[in-house]
Order: sequence, then C-alpha cells, then structure tokens
Amino acid sequence: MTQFLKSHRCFDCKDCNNKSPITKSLSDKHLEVLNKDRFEVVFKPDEMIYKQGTSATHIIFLTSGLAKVYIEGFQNKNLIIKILKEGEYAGGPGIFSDTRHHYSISALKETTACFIPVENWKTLIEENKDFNMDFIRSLNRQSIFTFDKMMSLTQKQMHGRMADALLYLSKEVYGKPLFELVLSRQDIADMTAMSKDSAIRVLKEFQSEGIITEQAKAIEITNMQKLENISQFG
Amino acid sequence: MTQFLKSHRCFDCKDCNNKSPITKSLSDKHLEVLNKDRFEVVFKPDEMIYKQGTSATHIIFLTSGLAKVYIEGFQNKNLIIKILKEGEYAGGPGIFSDTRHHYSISALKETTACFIPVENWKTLIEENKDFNMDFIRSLNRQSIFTFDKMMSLTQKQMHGRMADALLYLSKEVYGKPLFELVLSRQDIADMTAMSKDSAIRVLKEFQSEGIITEQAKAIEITNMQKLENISQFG
DNA sequence: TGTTTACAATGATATATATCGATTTACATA
DNA sequence: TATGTAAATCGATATATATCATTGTAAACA
Repeated sequence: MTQFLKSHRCFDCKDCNNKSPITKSLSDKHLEVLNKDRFEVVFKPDEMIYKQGTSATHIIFLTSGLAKVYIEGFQNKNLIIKILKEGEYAGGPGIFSDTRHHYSISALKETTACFIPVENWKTLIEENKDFNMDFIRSLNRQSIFTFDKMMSLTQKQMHGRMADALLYLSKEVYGKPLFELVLSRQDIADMTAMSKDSAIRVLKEFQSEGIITEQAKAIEITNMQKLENISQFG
Repeated sequence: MTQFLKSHRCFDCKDCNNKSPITKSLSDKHLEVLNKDRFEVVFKPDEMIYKQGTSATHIIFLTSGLAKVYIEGFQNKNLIIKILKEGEYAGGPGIFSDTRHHYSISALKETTACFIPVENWKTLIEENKDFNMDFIRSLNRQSIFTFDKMMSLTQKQMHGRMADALLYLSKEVYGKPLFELVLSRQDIADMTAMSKDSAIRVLKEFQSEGIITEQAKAIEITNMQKLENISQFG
C-alpha cells in the first residue's frame, strides 16, 4: 500500500520557520494553520514541481534542493526567471487572480517541496497584518527583480547578459564565487535569452580571458571585477 | 499668491470611484480616507509625473490623459513597460519595499494625476480585507502582464514585438483599431526594445503590406488577423 | 517668407547573433 | 570493454538588427 508521508524532513512548520523570512511574523497559532494541511514531496532531478497552465492550488516552499522557475514559450523556447533555493517559496502570480500557474518549476537536483493550500495562505493574509504586509513586500521585491531581469535581457548584449547570470548565481543563489553547476548549457541559454551555441561560445570566451574557470561540474569566478565591468557596460 | 487646487476635475473620490475598479470595494468611510489628503496636479505633455529613483511617497491615479511608464536604463535607453490611462493607478514596486520609485512616469498629453499618500493606502489595506485582496490581485495581474511582455521582448523578433505593441495599444489602451498616436517613433522603439531606425522600418513594412494605415497623427489597424499571425509566429 | 528645429525616413554598411552540420566528449548501460 | 545516447563544442554561414550618414518633412518662429 502506498504511503504518503506527511513529512520527510520537516516535522512541524515551527522548525522550518527560521529558514524562511516570509513566515517570521507568524504566531504559533498561525504556524499551525500553515502546518495543518501541508505535505511534502521529494522530486528527482528534472522532475516537474509545478506545470505552467495547471491549476494554482498550492504555495510551495523548498525545504531542500534547488529548482528552476521558468516560463515556457513558443517552439520549446523557455525563459528561466529565477532559481529557487532552500527556504524560498513560490506562489506565482496566478494564485489570487486566475488560479492558474503562469510558470513551471522543475527540480535541478533532488529537491523537497512543501505544499501549502492557497486557502490557508489566504487565512494568514486576512488574519495577520504583519504577515500580509510582508507578503506584499515580497511581491514587490519580486517585481523589482523581474524588472531588473527584463532590463538586462532587453538592453544588454550577450556578454553583459551572461555576466549578469553568473553574478546572479554566484551572489544570490550560492553566495560564493565557486559553485557547483547544476544547470546545463541549454539552461544557461534559457537564463540569458540566447541560443545554446552562443551561450557555449560566450562561456568559452570568459574562460580564455581568465574570468571564470570550469572544472568538472563547477564554475569559479576568478575575476569578479572584470565580470562586473562586463555586466555594466556589456 | 500661488494657489494649489485640491481638485481640478474630481471633487470627491466618491465621484471617481466608478472609474477605478481597484476602489470598488471601499465603503464611504474608506473613500473618505482616500479623499482626505489627496491632491491633483495637471501635467503638460512630456512632463514627468514620477522620476525613477526618487522617494515613493504617493500612489497616483490618472484622472484624465495618458502617461507612459518606463524604466530608464543605461545610455539613455528606456523601456516602456506600460501605458497608463484614465482611471488606472500606479504605485510601483518600491511602495512597500525600499520606498523608491523603480520606474518613471511621464505624461503623453495633458494629463491630470491624483496623488494619494502611501500611508492612507496602507490604512485601507489594513482595514478592508476585500480591498486588500483586490490590491494583491492587481499586483498579481501586473506580474502576469510583465511576464508576457518579457516573453514577447526576449523571444520574438522585431516584427512580432511590433505586432504585440500595436495590438496592446489597440486592444488594451484604446479599445479600438483606429487610434491617435501620441507616441513618437522613439517611444515605439522603447516599447519594443529595438532601435528607432528599426521601428521606423518595421512600421513602414506593415504599411506597405496593408496591415496598418497611418494618417496624420493616427494609426489604423486594417488587417487585424494578419497582425495577430505575426504576433504569434514572428 | 525664409529659417530653424525636431522628427521621420532611407540606403549603405557594420555588427551581433542564430543556425546548421560535423565532431567530440562524457556518461550510462549492456 | 564495447556501445549507444545525450550533451557539449566548433567552424562556417546565414540572418537579424544596429549604426551611421544623409535627406526629407512638417511644425514653430523670427
């Protein structure tokens, strides 16, 4: 008989709480609301967590692993809009509007996602002013992030966009200049809105100019200053 | 002595109410909160309503006219993200996060904007659940709109992007296939993330193919079906 | 009326980027 | 170890787009 585990890693939202800034302002009572109907699912690399177009019934928190959030376009062309890491959540803009997912999320490595019903999230919004404001603030930060990305993608050429993507991975996702590369070349192309071949070429150029070093499945940024210059003027 | 008029056009938010869906759920009491400290300013064409980078202290409603919302990039390259029309509002993602404006808004023709202090807006959010949900919904719809734009700009080539811009103007801004063109060629270029010269060229091509007709300061879409095809496959 | 000025248009050219075909490499599996 | 398969690489080429220099046009103005 199939067993659905309530929790693989987290036994209670209280334990998870310190990982996710968004839930900071919740009282024990409200953490219990969050905890009540949640369930966790473990995804293998490349498995889909959300599928664009499906019904948006749950908010997800990543309790472990890494996932890519991407919009599926025409002719198999995707655009990766962000990388989700442990402790971060994703609702998607459809949550309270048309209740559909406007992007897909898939696991980049073994990843655990915690699913929280939208109705419970709504309860928190309605009953806790601070949480509500934190949520709105987080939506706003999302927008600012998206605007930045849009400017990078539409106004810089390939080298500048690639620099931005590498800086994003290094600074915001991993927090260090040497990081494992779970993304394929195609993924990197999808982050920078260029063809796979171009992504390969630009990365090679960065390597031969000593800006990055690639060994096995890792990338190290060896000349951060130069990369930031390229980001700014490329 | 300089006179600051409380209102040029609207005497009370109650009168304005039917124009703006976002305020639909407000009671008389809360409309009074909205009304209390608001003030209107008339802008001449090309004048700046918000300047990117400045302090985000007010939400604005357009009570008349038309304005462009755009992000100022590097080397004078701007990206127009939307056109604001009568009854619509703009807060900007900085409102409740870093209290800075992340985009500029300037008038495209004589335009009246009503300024509402952020604190009053916040009061409404905190005291009226329905309004709060409407506001969140509206933020979400904004995000969906931005995602769509980002996909258009990064995954379509010039003709497709131009088609999208024209369809946007026709369907969402003016609501009809014949409309006055208050935008310059540079503006259109800034909407479609291409150079001014390219924008001119693509528009000329659309004209010679009978997709649009341009007379004086107006554009008419004469072959909507064809334009939609170009939008989809270009 | 002529003159200025900003905007629009256009052809020639340069540049950025995508595409294609052919190899190579890495890795999983028999 | 052999072998199949997907991913990465690379050069040649085609295409899309920007840039530049020039001309045209129409509204504003002296």
